[in-house]
Amino acid sequence: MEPGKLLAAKASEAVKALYGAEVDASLLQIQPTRKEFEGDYTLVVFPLLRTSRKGPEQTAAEIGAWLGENVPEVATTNVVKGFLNIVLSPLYWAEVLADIAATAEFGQLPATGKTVMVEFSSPNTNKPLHLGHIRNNLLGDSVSRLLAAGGNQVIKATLVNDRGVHICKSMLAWKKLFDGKTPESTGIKGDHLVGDCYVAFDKLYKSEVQALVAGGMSEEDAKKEAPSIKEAHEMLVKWEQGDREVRDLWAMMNGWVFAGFDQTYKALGISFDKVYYESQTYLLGKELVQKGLEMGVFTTDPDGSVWCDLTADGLDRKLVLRGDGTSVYITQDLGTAERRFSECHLDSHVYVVGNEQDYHFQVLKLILKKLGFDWSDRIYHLSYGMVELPEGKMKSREGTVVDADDLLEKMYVEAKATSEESGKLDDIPADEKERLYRMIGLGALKYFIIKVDPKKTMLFDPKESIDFNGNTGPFIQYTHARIRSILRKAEETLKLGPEGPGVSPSPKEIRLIRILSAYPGKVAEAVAALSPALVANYAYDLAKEFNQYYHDTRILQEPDEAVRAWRLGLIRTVADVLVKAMGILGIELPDRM
RNA sequence: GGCUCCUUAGCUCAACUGAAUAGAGCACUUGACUACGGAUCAAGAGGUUACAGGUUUGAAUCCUGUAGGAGUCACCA
Repeated sequence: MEPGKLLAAKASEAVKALYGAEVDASLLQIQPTRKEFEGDYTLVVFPLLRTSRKGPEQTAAEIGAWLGENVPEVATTNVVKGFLNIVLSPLYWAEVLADIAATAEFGQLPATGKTVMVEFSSPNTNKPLHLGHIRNNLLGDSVSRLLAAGGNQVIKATLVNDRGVHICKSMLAWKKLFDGKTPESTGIKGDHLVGDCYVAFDKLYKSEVQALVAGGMSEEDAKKEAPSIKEAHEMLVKWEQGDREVRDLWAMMNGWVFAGFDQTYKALGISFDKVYYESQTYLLGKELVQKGLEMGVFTTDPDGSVWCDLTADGLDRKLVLRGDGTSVYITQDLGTAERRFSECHLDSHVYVVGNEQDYHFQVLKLILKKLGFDWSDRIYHLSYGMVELPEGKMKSREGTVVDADDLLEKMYVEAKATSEESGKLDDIPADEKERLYRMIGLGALKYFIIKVDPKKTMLFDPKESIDFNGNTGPFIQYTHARIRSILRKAEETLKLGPEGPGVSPSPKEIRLIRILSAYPGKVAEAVAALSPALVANYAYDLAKEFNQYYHDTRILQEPDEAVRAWRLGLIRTVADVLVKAMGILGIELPDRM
């Protein structure tokens, strides 16, 4: 058991024995002792004063005395104001470490028997992935790993937005302006080529609108009457009718985009268990509209459009079906949610979607609830903040986006340069070096993104490269490589002993073990908050603590063989836990760098 | 305008369910054993937690108001 949890339980017993009352677990606040005081953990006694009916100092002293007498793990205690500092015996700490080292699945929480779907990425086939998508992808991927560590069965899903007028715009531009160009003929990555088509359309469209306005038309009319937009709409109608030529063109261009996306996903180390396409799901949800009408949840307007009145819930009236019988965005989302819960037997569903859709998900959950689905409150919108540039929001049209592929390449180049400068990898094969450069560059990028609380808007300055020093991915990777290096040398010179008893850990070692022991609790906390950032910050704390310990403790040079073996066991455990924690973030740790 | 979210060191970010003197990194200044890996470590400087009230033994955290910022309020997705 984690020492902190043990103490909370014992403190509860102490209160009962001393004051004859059961207290709520939330009142027993055990926290790591701050550096400036003596102790491993601290009990805050203020919340217990109501029960003890005594002053803080006295209450703390009494509980401390009781713990000292009745809990063998407790060595000494001291009281500072209303805080009871508790020192656990070093031998107990050695046992805690031995337990951790012996638990292969340390940090893997017990199975919940629950199946969770995580939908993320959900790209638009008109736009190459940019930094905003990277945050989405990395969050989705790490939350999936986190939920799995939390004991859940996880299904990673994505919904590709592959239909609609916007797609027709790209298709039209390609037909008119691109002269049969293909990714092969131009050497341009498929998703980028199609993205170029979309931009070209926008340019053409704007010039047409401008010309019409110059000819005396109002801007509003011009936007509807521009020939290219009318043509795009005609194309959409043909697409819906299954027109052979349009469908072929659509399939070809989508193929280019998917090939491009696959490449980027692979570079990011991301995969999906299920890929849904809007072109196959966009008709879903219509039968739910019918059901809602029968239930009286929805109403029909004179023009035939169907609405859900949410004004009583403090929201607006929401359209769920157009007058012409076609779906809107939310219709489809209602339908897909229902299908996924029934087909995949989901217990819950996490949607990783930007916070600009907070309202949408509020409405979605509410309507599902009104339709009588009890799982509606097991839908979680993991709402994350935008990635902003120093000049503000990224805008595709203004060319202020940070392209995902460019950024990945830049990180690789940077990692390579730093690595070559250090010269540590000079003697290993070229392909292995390449793999490490990718690993480090990607580690820097992933950590940079994931360490920030998901719901906060974050800032990225393209002019400043992502750091490799300080609170960064490479710092943690470096720490790991350093430990492995010591372990390699140890294996050459002496055999690793088991974590034997009889070694009494130093205060610095106890701090390290304390952090190690907190790992499962940290995972649980992160799962509850759907926040991989907590795991990232944990890994940094552990790595930092190790580096401090390492700096003034001899390991290989320790003369006492038992102590040396024990320390090697300690640092190996640190390395192992770093691998687990960073694994949740999707970051690999190299043995050398 | 209504609703939602945000504002912590020069900059980027932490701070569990309210708890001790609000912590890291970057940048800046100064230093580190003839290195078990210097992508490291140590020290210094840097704060009225946007502002004003309130609740509490105790507030960055909870409540009210103000200022500033973002998002949203589509028969777009």
